[in-house]
Amino acid sequence: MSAYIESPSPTHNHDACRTKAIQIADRICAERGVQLTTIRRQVLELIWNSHKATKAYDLLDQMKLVQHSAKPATVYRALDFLLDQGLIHRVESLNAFIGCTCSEQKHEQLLLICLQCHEVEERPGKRVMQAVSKELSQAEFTPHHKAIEIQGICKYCTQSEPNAM
Amino acid sequence: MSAYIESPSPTHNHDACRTKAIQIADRICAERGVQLTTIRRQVLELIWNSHKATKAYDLLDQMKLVQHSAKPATVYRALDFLLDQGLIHRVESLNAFIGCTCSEQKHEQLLLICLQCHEVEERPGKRVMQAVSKELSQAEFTPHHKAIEIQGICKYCTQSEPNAM
DNA sequence: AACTGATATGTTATATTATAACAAATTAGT
DNA sequence: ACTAATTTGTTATAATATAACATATCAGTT
Repeated sequence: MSAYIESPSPTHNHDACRTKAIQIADRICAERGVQLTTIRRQVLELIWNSHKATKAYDLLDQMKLVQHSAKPATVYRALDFLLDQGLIHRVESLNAFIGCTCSEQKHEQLLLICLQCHEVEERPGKRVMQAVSKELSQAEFTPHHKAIEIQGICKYCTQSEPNAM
Repeated sequence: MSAYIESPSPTHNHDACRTKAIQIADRICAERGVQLTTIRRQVLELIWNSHKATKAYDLLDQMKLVQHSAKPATVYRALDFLLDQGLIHRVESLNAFIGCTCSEQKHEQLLLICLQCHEVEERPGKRVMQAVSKELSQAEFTPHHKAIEIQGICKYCTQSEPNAM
């Protein structure tokens, strides 16, 4: 059973993609005995509406449509939960959030952030992580959290604008 | 002439370190024909007061002591200039800023952020960068900016708390 | 030295992102 | 049903960052 969600592409079946992500989240939370409550699930679903990173206050605006009482804390608490469970990533360089495509693995990922379409691709980057580990050993540095974020232009945007400028 | 500033350590001569950084900045700005004005210089000096990442509003508070008229824009504009010139780095995961130890090279660096002493070490991490480049080629992704930030415990803090807990 | 265009700064206001603190409601386990 | 833990509601405010426009300063030219 593959629980790995494929990378975003203009042609992928995103309905299936999102559905799968939520199903995985349901199972993970059940296994761990933590509660994927209605609010938390709604926030996760909103995040999974696209592969673009979503801002907390955009989530809040959308939450308010279905839940009039939603406040910043409503969203931030849900985000904290989802981050704790590894179901989403925080994109540090954007102050925004994306669904995690590999919630089950212990994962340290590269995030490729397209400046044009704003989609974020998550990649395991095994070789990169090995090199990082080696570098950290040399530095005698004990890592707790790694954020590797590359901003640029993704392959689809490059292809669709071959003569840009 | 070595323009590379060594990594922070509890024992390094930081007065010399800061002085050198400012001298390099002076020279770089002169060479490029850009103005390291009083305000910009003051902000750079404040940032170089330590190897810890400094928050914009902490800089503002310190600026106000010597320049009563200082406002957020005062600081943010100076920061923008310093970032543009590569004289400082923004630490995305902290919303804070550190002096760049290698302003002259075209540089993509790893930032090692100690959660205990809050010092930030900048490392070239050549192997890591090679691996990243390879990964990006595979992904057909054209990079514009790379942020590689590792939070954890630095070697000095590890040494000074061998029996922590 | 005055002129001029570009650059830098002053100033006010506001947008954006995030957390603290405490009360009320809900849930899970007994 | 009882109780402790968890989750949510609510108000307030902290922390980070930018927009917009007026004024001042600087660099190069007359």
